[in-house]
Formats: sequence, structure tokens, C-alpha cells
Amino acid sequence: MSVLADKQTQWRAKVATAALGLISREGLQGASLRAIARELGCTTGVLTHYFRNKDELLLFVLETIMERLSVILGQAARETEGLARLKVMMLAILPTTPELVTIWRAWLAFVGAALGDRGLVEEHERHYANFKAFIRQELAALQAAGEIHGDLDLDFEAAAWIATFDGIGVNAIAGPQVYSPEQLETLVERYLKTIS
Amino acid sequence: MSVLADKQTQWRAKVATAALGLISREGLQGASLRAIARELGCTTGVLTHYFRNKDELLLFVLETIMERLSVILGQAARETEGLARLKVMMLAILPTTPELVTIWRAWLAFVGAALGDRGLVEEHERHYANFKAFIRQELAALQAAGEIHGDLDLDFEAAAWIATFDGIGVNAIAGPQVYSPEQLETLVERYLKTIS
DNA sequence: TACATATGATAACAGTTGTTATAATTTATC
DNA sequence: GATAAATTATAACAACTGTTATCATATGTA
Repeated sequence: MSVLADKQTQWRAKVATAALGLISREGLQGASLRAIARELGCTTGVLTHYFRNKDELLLFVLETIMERLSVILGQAARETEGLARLKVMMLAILPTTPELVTIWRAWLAFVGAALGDRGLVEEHERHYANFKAFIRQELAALQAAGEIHGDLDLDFEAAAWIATFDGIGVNAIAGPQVYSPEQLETLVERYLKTIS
Repeated sequence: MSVLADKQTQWRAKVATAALGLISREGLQGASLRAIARELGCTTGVLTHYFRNKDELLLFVLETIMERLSVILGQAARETEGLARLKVMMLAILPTTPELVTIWRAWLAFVGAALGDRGLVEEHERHYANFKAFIRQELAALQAAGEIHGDLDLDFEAAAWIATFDGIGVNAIAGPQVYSPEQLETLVERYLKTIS
């Protein structure tokens, strides 16, 4: 028994990081087991030893991504209160830093590949449901405090928040469009005005 | 010489349709040449005869998709005038019909795969530039007519239109979220209010 | 030290891929 | 109807994939 985290846990995290970088740069197409091992500086023996198969490895990468986003989102939520919190949260996880760009690019690869992969679809829907529930909870608090309209359909509004968020994020990543920090803030603030 | 369109043109269109359906259902992963040929009821000989290689075939599918969207967009634009035209155009190409759902799903697969494919990236950027220029032109006309604010940065606004549009579309496709026609209209109208 | 287990590397396997060449068949042209 | 050309089918090729088994080495334990 080790004192700190398992060697297994550490290795799995290192593998996920290497795979994440590779997927972000070259897409899921380029993320073969041999390529991931090369990126990691090891052989495929490591990958097969710490993961059942490739599907489990990829799902673990997706899990890692979403967990990281969740942490960043939680930190941002702790910084502010009220209506401003919705704004800060959205700005916090838009692709404005190298790490977030990497995560968004990989996420886009997963979403695109999910079309033909039932496992990815289920995982995607699970994360979406969590995300939506979190936003919905925020909206409910704001509604109780009278900071947003009282007659809003919160299920719809939570979905609309994510749609707005996805639109900005995907375009900032996939399109040649570059948004300045001020422009991103403008887009988020416009959204907030529509519900307050 | 044939009187109507070349046999080659017709075949290429048929191939693109079959590939589009397959990609929409099973993703780009499932769209091997042999699978496309099976979907088409032919052998791979047809594919290799009318296309240089698979890359050219896929780019042609993407081209077909974007051209179809362009046609639908143009029809919608002809129906109305002024500010309402922006709304009608967006609603016209959101994934509200089976054909548009198919197109959106395939488009999402292409965007996700573009990460590791320089050819797809270039094609994607080209279509994005065309799309943005079209929207920008619409916005300029509205601005000249005084229907939207005069101090808007039209480059930014055209990108924002696409971002809003992509966000709604991607969520309507990739997420488990289902939007009613009324909800879609609400989202689009909210956007319009932010610039008028 | 001796043994056992965990770890990591290597190699072979069957399956699939895009490409290419060749064969069979149809279609057009004289 | 004979000949040439275009079209469609078939097959073989090398490259790559994930999986699995086997090997060597390191690590820990008694």
C-alpha cells in the first residue's frame, strides 16, 4: 500500500494527459494506442496494463476533461454572487487559456466522434445532464432572489445557457474567428440581459 | 455528350447522398469506402472511378452539404425583408427537418474530424468566410436602413450571429435537449433584441 | 538471499483500411 | 455487327489498427 495516490492512479492520469494533448493536436484519428505511447515516451505495454482496452482509455480521458471543467467552474462560482456569477462561470470555462483550448479541442473531437459510438453518446449525455442540473440550480437561486424573471422555464433556460456557451466556445475553437476578451464579455453580457 | 447533366455529375451526387446518410448515422468512423459502396448498392469500383481518392470524396460531401444550406438560406432570405429576414434565415437552417438534422449531424462529424486534417480545416474556413460575408452583408443593409444600431462592429456581429446559430444547432443535435419550434423562435428573437 | 508479484517491453495475431491493378461487362461509335 | 471506350466488379497489396500472449525486468516480501 502506498502512502500517496496509487501508482496506478498516477499512471492513468499521465496517460490521460498525453492522450489529451495528442487528441487536441491531431484529433481522435491520430490517437492510436501506439501514437499515445509514443507521446508518453513508453510502449503500448503501459497502456494495456492500466486500461482494459482503448474504449476505457478514451472514456477516462473524457472523464478527466469534464472533471477539470467542473473544478474550474466551481472555483469561478465561489468568487462571486448573484447574477454576476452566471457571467463569471461562463467566462471561466470558455477557451481563453491554453489548457482550456486544449480541452475544448479534444471535447469537440469527442462530440464529433460520438455520432457512431454508443458509449460516447451515453457518456456525453450524462455529463450534459450534470452540467445542466448545475446551471439550473444556479438559475433557481437567482429566481428565488428575484434577480431574474420569475416566469422563466428553468429547464429551458439552463439548456439555453449551455447552447449560448457552446456556440461561443465552438466558434472560438473551430472557426478562424478570434474573440478578444472584451468581445467575449460582450456576448456573455448580452445573454444575461435577455433573462434579467 | 449528354443533353442533361453528365452521368459523372449524377453519380457523384448519388455517392455524396449515400455517404451523407451513412456519416450522419454512424459518423465518419463508419464511412469506409466499402461501407459507402454497400450503402449505395454498388462496389467500390464506382467510388474509385468517379473520385480520385477518399479525401476528394469526403470534401465533395462537405461541399454538397454547404451548397444545400446555401440554397435553403437563399430561399428563406427571399421570403422576407428587413430585420425579420435575419430571424427567418436562422430558423430556416436550424435542424428542424429530417434533411437538416442529417446535414447538421454530418457537419458535426466533419468539424470534429477537422482537428487532425489540414484539408478539412481549409475547407471549413473557406465556408465559414463565405457564410460570414453573407451575414455581414445582410447586417450592413439593415444598418443602412436604420433597423439595427449604427455603431455595431459588423465583423463581430456576423461572427456573433454564427456563434448563436451554431450553439443552438449543435445543442439541438448533439445534446439530448429537444427544442420545440416555439423555443427555437424564442432563442432567435432574444438574439435579435440584443442588436436592435 | 530467494521467491513472488507487479510492471513494462516486445511480438505475433486477425481484421480493416485506402489504394491500385486487372478483369468483366456495358455502352457508344463507326 | 465489329471495334473501341467507358464503366463496374473483383482481387491483391501494404499499412495500420486493437487485442492478446509472452517475455524480461524491476519491485517488494518473507
